[in-house]
Amino acid sequence: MRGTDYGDEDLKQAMAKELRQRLLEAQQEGRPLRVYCGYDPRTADLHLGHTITMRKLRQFQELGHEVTFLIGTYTSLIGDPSDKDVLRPQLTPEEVERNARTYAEQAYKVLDRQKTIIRYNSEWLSKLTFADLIHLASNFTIQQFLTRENFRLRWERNDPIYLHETFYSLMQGYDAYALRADCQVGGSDQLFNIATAARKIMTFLGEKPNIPIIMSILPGTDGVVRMSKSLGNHIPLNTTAEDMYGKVMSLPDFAMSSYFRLVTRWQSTKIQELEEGMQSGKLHPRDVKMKLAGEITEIFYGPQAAKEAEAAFVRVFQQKSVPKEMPEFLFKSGQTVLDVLLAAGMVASKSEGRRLIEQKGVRLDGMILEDANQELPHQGVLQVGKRRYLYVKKEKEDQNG
RNA sequence: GGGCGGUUACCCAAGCGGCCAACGGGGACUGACUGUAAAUCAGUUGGCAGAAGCCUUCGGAGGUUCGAAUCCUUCACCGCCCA
Repeated sequence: MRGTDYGDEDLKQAMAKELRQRLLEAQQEGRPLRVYCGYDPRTADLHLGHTITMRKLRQFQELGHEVTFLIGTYTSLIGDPSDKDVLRPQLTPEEVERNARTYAEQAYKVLDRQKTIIRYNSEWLSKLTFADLIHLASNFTIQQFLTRENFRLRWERNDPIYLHETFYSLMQGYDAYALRADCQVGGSDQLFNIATAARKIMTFLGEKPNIPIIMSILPGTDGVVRMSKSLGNHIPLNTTAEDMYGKVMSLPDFAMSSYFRLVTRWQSTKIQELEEGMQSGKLHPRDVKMKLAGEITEIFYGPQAAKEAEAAFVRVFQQKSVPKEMPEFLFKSGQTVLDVLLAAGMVASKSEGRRLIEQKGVRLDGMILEDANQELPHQGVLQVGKRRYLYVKKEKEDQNG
């Protein structure tokens, strides 16, 4: 139960007990546990935060249980209001479809491809009738929703709460029923949907309620607020090894322990060692963070790429030398520094370029360029800010010139 | 259906006829420092030119005025209250 977060010790104990019992039952019936977690393809990219539940699913797989990766093609149309205190925009079926395609592929970076069952909840949700919905809805009161923090805040602020937003919980509950789930994995923002809605609906429809496996929420690169693409503090999976490594290195030290527990493959004993090492001063936080960055990068890009990413990081940020590889740009003689910056897409406008030059943020082979209007003196490494590099190469002159 | 309020730059949010390219905060970016792409401190944050200056922006369209984000008309969207 590492990394779980029920927000309430009694609930955790009760669920742990129920899980043990269900395991026994399943054993007697000679079947594995049916475990699932749903993911809404609201954007095309998964980020590190999404992988916490996947890691948990992976553990179940390794223990021989049946794991379903549910893609919320239907629920995405609404958008889960749980983790937000504002209304989420509804997506079109086309957008959902497009995002869904990339999802499973990214998930296989964590899950075992052979053992993973992929399902889409539009399979069953699209077939429900209005009568079914009424039936399901009769299990819930308005008050139940209004006492949930995210709705309550909106209620107090007089922000709109649309009726359809309450359907999300019903839908998720029905998913659990449709899958005859023994366990449902989810983040702590899903507590209501899993522990209340799904269990109610399953019981109501004559199934044994699923057992919630509630995971902690991963903080973003700021170390405090939950990782989320819209907050801009996320570490995407679809990126480069160097970028992932670097983003992990930018975490504040205090966030490391959450990352140890939630997104590494490390054993508890190893984590303890690292933490004690840092406390006693035996281990340097930087070195530990580099290990962390290496581990996380390795999970997604393999050992080779992780090593290279580390080498690149050391090169650029610790030795302050230039990266091995960078994009190239051909410039013509007569082009000014500003022209080149703009033409190469290093800046969005000339004003921005001028600003950067004034701020001493533009260098050619390490020399600060002071004048925006001077001709680009020679070819070499053009550096903008700390981490944007461009190799500028002079275009061959015409023969008749 | 009736009454009232709102729509400002990436986000939040001031401004309510000239001193407004528009306070402040967040974010982002740059620099210094640092083990770090953290923290802290300083600066920048519409475009063109960079000396002054010019141009385009404050939900859309039109109008009043020497002059509007600020006033009027109208359209769109949103919220609140009453029914």
